[in-house]
Amino acid sequence: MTDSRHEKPRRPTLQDVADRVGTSKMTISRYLRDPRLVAEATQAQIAAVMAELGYIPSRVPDMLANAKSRAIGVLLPSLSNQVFASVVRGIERVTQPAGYHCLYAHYGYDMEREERQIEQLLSFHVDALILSETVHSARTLRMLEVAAIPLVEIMETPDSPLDLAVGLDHAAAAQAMVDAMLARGKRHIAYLAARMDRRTLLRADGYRQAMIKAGLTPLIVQTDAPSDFTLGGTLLREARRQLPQLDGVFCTNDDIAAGALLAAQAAGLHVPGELAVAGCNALDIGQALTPRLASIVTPREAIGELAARLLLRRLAGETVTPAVHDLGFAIDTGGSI
Amino acid sequence: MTDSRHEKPRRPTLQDVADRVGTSKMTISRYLRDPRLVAEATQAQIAAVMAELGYIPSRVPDMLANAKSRAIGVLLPSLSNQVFASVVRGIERVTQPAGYHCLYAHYGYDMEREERQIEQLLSFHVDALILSETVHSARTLRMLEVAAIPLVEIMETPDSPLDLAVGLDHAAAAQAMVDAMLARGKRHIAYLAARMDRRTLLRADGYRQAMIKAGLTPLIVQTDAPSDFTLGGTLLREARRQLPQLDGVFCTNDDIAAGALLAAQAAGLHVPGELAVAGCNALDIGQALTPRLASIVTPREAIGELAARLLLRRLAGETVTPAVHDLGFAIDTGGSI
DNA sequence: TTGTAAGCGTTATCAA
DNA sequence: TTGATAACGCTTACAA
Repeated sequence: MTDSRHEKPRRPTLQDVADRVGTSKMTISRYLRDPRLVAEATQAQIAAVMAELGYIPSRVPDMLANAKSRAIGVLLPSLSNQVFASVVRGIERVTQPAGYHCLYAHYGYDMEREERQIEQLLSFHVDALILSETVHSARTLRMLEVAAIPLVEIMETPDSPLDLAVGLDHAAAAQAMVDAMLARGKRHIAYLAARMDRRTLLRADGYRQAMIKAGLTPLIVQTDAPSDFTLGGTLLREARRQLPQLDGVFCTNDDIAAGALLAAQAAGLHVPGELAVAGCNALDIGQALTPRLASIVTPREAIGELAARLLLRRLAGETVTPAVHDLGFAIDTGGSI
Repeated sequence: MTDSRHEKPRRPTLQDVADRVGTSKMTISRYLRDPRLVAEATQAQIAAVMAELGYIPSRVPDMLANAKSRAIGVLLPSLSNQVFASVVRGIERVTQPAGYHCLYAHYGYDMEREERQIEQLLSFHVDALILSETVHSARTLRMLEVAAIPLVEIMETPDSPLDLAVGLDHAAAAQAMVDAMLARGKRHIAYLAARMDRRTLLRADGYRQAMIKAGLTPLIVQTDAPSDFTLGGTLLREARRQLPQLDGVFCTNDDIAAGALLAAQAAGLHVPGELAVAGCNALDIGQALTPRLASIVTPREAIGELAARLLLRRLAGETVTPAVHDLGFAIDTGGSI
């Protein structure tokens, strides 16, 4: 960095550019919107001064004047979740070409933290919000009502969405996977759960229904700890302790499932012969395992893309129906069940 | 009362609150800063009206008036990288209690995308920036110079930082790991690289030096594709094709390493007997493998924490020295080398 | 083609 | 303890 820090470090404004060009800031403003709006002779001068000063536009005045930021707030449960990396890819495929900037916030599956993050994003006057939950605090609901901006709740298919929703039926997906395991003759299947967020609970419902429908007793082994690979091994050991004849585990996600599969193999169990293992989300790790991990294939990128598309239509003033979109799922039986 | 006859619902401002309380907006502003600054009788009234209207503060006017947002921009190479999840944890441990909000942007290890994202964050008037690269485009450098805000470049230890830097010596870390593999008698070690970002290249340097120092010929198997687990298997197969007597792979990260280890075992190779495998970052996946994955332990959370701490000191007007902090690394030999 | 004035929501400053 | 005023940077509406 150079001497520019000697004087009061104020970044250049339109007025600064105008002063050097010897015109008014309106001319510069026009030039920025469309260079052809100003005289040709002036265009070159403005361009030169802009480059010289390194002018950076500010969207703050526009936020103030029009309560518009051309930014979309995106709430993610966690920044390290592969699942949401795909969702974000889908979102940006739509928002970027439309000239919208995404502001990301994460809340660690915590409702109060979600509330604070939403407040922050609203204080930046985001034009719309994408939420990764369907349950919110009372104060969050109030803020969203007052802000009156378009919203999409993603991942699930709530009965009464705040505004719009794009997701899939996690209970049905879980049930389908457990059914597939049962169809292969497994009888003593446990559900390995972590973090106990809402979608983990929805999958627990699906698991429970499938087991009960088959006349079997559900066994849920759970922890509040966040998911990781080693936790899969820990939960598997606990499940075997509680149910020695265990012959299958349906896991709330692929990290837990991969950890369980690796731990089972390390303990000398044959997968799927002695133990079937299934996960959720069909992440890459499942493809690197031998046998390949059975998993629920979720349309994450499509969810992000549709959510963003619906939001842009709402921002353009369109009425969007239906409010809730179910993008479905598929079952990849891999080689582990 | 606000005249709401001809305007569509607008979110309440301080003036709206003031009108209902029957006072001026300055009183409300004071109440928000510290309730004791207003008469006790008024406090209760204000609280009631605030709750009724669901007032949401706006930081936009303050951004405009003081060019201060109390927000710190954080540039992440990718949103799905576990490594940066730890870094972010370290950052927020410091920024949250200090009342700063973090705005995250990601650029997929792409310099031009970094440029656009920095421009966006600057247009929101972030008070400081955390960058995850040490090499930037000319226009980025210009914008950062003009913005004249505190900066930290994290992860590496650049010779001439833009402002501040907190990281570690990736070449030295790679060299140490390869030395450990050589010390265990391995001679035909390849480096498996992906995405070819700067830190991958720095580790390649360290690998190359260790091999040459040992009088051995380096073999780098690389791809521009982003890392994932299956890619580790692909790169391993290519390395064995090029070097049939291969007896070790040092991988640019743990995803590649885990994939290579799993593929080796699937091919019937004994790890580490027939093939040593080492990664970088000591992520949880390595602990779930059998044998446990050898890896470079990087102080990610500490990097984030120190970066944020230095930034806050700069924002408080302090002069911070030294400019560059090397937080070191450790070698976990696990059971795979 | 270019310029002027007003206004967006908040806080610092000064006045009462 | 409270209020009036100005200022921040830009765009819209209107004027020249």
